[in-house]
Amino acid sequence: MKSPTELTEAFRATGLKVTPQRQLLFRLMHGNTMHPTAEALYSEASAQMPGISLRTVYQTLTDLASMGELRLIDVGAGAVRFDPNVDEHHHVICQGCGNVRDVYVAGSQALHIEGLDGFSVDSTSILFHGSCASCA
Amino acid sequence: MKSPTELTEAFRATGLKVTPQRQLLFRLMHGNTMHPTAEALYSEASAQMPGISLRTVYQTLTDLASMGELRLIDVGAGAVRFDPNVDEHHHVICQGCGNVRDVYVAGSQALHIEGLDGFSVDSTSILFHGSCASCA
DNA sequence: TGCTAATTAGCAATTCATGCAAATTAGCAA
DNA sequence: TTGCTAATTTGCATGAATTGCTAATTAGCA
Repeated sequence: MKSPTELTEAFRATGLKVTPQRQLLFRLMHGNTMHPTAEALYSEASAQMPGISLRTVYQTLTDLASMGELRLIDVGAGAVRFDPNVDEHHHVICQGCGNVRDVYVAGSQALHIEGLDGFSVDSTSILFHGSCASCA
Repeated sequence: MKSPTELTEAFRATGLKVTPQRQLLFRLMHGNTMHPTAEALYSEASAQMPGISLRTVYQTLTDLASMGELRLIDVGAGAVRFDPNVDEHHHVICQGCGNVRDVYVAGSQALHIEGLDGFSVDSTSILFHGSCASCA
C-alpha cells in the first residue's frame, strides 16, 4: 500500500476526497502487519476518532482494495481481513491464537497442476494452517 | 468419504443413529464432485425428501466433517462448501461461473516457506483463481 | 413392545457485510 | 473568503450464512 501522503495525492487525482476519516485509516493501515478485520480497525480508529462509523471503515477499506492498495484475505474465520502488503506472498494462520502472518513461498509459481483442461489461472492463494511458537 | 453403507456402520458403531435424513445425505454426498454449499444440498435433498430441514443438513454435514469424512472448503464466496474428497488435494475456482474443481498439485509438499520462526504447519490449502474453459 | 437417548424441525439469534437516504463536508471556482 | 456541488459520512435497515435452543419425534436396543 502506498504511504498516506501518496494515497492523498492518488485520491485527489481520481476526484476522490481526502477526509479526516480516510487519512486516519490510511495511517492505521500503512505498514500494518496485523491483518486486521474491519471491526478490529474500527476499534483502533474509534480510539483516535470517536464517532467514526463502522460503515465508513468498510467503505474506505473496500475502496482501497478496489484501487489495488489492499488485499482482502479470507482465512475462513468469519470476517475478512485486510492486508496492505500487495506483494506476491501468502499466509500462515495459527489455529491457537488466530494470528495471521505473511510468508513468502519459494517456488509457488512453479506449482504443477494436474487435472485442469482449459482452465487458466490468474492468481494463487496459499494458506498454511498450524501453530505459532507461543501456541505450540 | 466412505460409502453410505460404511458410514451407516461407522455411525452405529459410535452410538449415532442412522436416520432416513442422514442416509439421504450420505447418498447425495458420496462421490459428489460439485462442492455443494449447504443450501445447494438442501435443495437436492428437499426434492427427494420434502420437509427435511436446512438445519439437519448443516448438522449432518458438520458431523461428517468432524468425523473426517468431509472437508470444508471456503473459497471466499459467502457460503462454505463441502467436499467428500479427503485426499491431499487443492481447488481451482472459476471467477466466471463460480464452479470449484479438485486439483492435484505436484510438489505442494515441497514448498519452501520463508519467514516463520517456530511456526509448525499442519496443513496447507491452495486455491487457484481463474477462468474455466467455457467462461474464458 | 417399550424405553431412552439421539435426532429433527423450526424458529430465534448472531455475525459479517451491504443498501439506502438524509445530513455533512472537501475541494474547486469566483 | 465565500459559496456551490458532488462526494462522503452516518446510522439504521436489510440480507446472507450459520448456529443456538427446545419441544416433538424416532432409531436402536432390551
